[in-house]
Parts: sequence; structure tokens; C-alpha cells
Amino acid sequence: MDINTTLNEVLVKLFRDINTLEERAIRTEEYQDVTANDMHVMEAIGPEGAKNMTSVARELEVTTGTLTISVNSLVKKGYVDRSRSEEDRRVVLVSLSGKGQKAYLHHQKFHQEMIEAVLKELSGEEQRVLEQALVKLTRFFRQKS
Amino acid sequence: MDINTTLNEVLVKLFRDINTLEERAIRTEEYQDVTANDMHVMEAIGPEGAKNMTSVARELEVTTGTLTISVNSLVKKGYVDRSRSEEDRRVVLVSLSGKGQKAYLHHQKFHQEMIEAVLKELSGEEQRVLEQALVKLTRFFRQKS
DNA sequence: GCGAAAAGTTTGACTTTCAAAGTATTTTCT
DNA sequence: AGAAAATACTTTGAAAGTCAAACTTTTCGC
Repeated sequence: MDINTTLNEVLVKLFRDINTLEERAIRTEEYQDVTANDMHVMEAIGPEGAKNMTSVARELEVTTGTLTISVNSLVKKGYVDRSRSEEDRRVVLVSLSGKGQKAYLHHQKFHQEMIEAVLKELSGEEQRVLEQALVKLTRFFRQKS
Repeated sequence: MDINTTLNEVLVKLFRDINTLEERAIRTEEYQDVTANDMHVMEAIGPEGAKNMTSVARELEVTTGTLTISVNSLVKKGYVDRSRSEEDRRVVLVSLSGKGQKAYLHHQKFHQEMIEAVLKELSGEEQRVLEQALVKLTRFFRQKS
């Protein structure tokens, strides 16, 4: 089997497995009500300060209508605070609540642990080559879109 | 920047929009009506011969109820053929139609391009190292999930 | 001030998903 | 052989996530 085919299969499997693992990691006992989508929205809002809906929606590549619905749910569950900007009354500002901050950090920790566990499996050279390959993959997708 | 942080950021970015980007690659003029989900189902069915619903559902890690709905749509759009097994009349066999085969190959080509874009700038030795690293990671994640 | 533009929300429709109930067929166990 | 259990799949009901388009409120440009 040539390296092209092997890589293709391995990458497809890897992406699926990582997704599955992440979904599972998000729903721990503490954060039963947080979906993967919820977590992505919280990541896009970020831990520092408030962002407006449009910029968060652009980051997530969804419409503001879609984001409104996601944020409705996150506000109801207490993970996100929503308020109107004083400077421009059209603008809606969203930020992580205390509970949202905690959930965000909990998930960041999972990411760090996963990466550490993965890197432990690899030699220094393998780490370096893998990093390079991932950067190239990112560039390929960015350029395609 | 240390490799940990780089990997984390690169992975998060890659995963956040990989579905969107892949979907965009799938929907060309020729295949307007094929969603990313449709393509994943076709990949699981595979280009050779017929598979039963249960094995395809297991591969995709969805329930057979979910798969029935996906396959309904693919049959209606003409990408998949569905028939009852003669040996065991409970079993439903699905396979790619001619049109499905074409769409499948079209998408495989996209994957190949992606892989080539990544491999192009790596030496033979680096390619070998990357393959090894990815195989290790696949094993790691399989064992985790 | 008025019309256009911008920021969000709402609405209606569709897709994807699961759990659970239902149908048809085959296997197992008397 | 015949009843009970298991298997393979479909259907149903409910929820989440998505978009396009219509709508509301506020601001900007002239």
C-alpha cells in the first residue's frame, strides 16, 4: 500500500476518533448540559471580555440567526451573559459568565491533556514532522476556502 | 511558541471548520445535492459491492434508524441502490449506484490532492516519519475510545 | 430629517440525530 | 413442529442545529 493511501485512511480515521473523543470529554458529570456546539460557541466568545454577535458568528462561520439561537440556549443555561452595548445600541455583547469561564477552562485542560498524552507517544523528530504537516494542512484548507 | 500551544491552536482551528470546508469541496456544480453527511455514508458503503445497514451504521457510529434516513435520501437522489438480501430477507443491502461511484471517486480525488499538498514539501524520510506518527496516534485514539 | 445601511432577532423549513416502538424474518429451544 | 427470543431494519416523536428571508431597532451619510 502506498503512503498516499495509507495517509488518507489514517487521517480520515483519526479525525473521526478525535471528534468522538472530544464529544465524550465535553459531557462530563459537571457539564451534562453542554453540547459540543455550545463549547465551540464558548471558545469563539473566548475567556476575555465581551464580543459582539457578528464577530462571533463570523469566527464560527454561521449566520447571526443561528448564533442567536445558540446564545439563547447558553444564556438560559447560565454559561453566557448577554447585554446591549451602550455606545451603539444595535450591538449585542456576549461574554462567558463565571460558570461559562469554568466550563471553558475545564475543556481547555482536556485539550492540553490530550495533546500531552499524544506527544508522549512520539519521538522529537516525529513531533516536529507532525507539527509541520498540520500547519501545511491548515494552509491547504485556508487556501481552498 | 512551544509545540504544545502550536498543536493545540492548529488542531482547534482545523477541527472547527473542517466539516464546513470539506462540505464546500464536496458541493461542486456536478454534485450540488451531496452533503458532507451523504459523502460520509457513501465512503462507509464503499466502492466495492453491497453492505448491510448494520455494518455501515456501526462503521459510522450512528444508529440504524439514523442510517435509514440518510440512505432514504441517497436513494431518492440516485446515489445509492437498496435491495433485500435473498439469503436472509431481514437484511437490507446498500451499494453505490453508477452516479454514486462517480461522486465517490470525485471526492477521493479531493482527498488525494489534500494529501499531496501536505506531502509535497516533506522529504521521503519525513514522509515515513509522519506516517509512523499517524499510525501511532490512530492506535492511541482507538484504545482511548 | 430621511433613506440607506448595519446589528440582531424571529420565522419557517429542512437535516441530522437518538431512543423507543413497531414489523418482518430467522434462530433457538423445547 | 411451534412458541419464544433474537435479529435486521423502519418508523415515529422529539430535540438540536442550520439557513434564507422578513422584520425591528438603531446609526450613518447627505
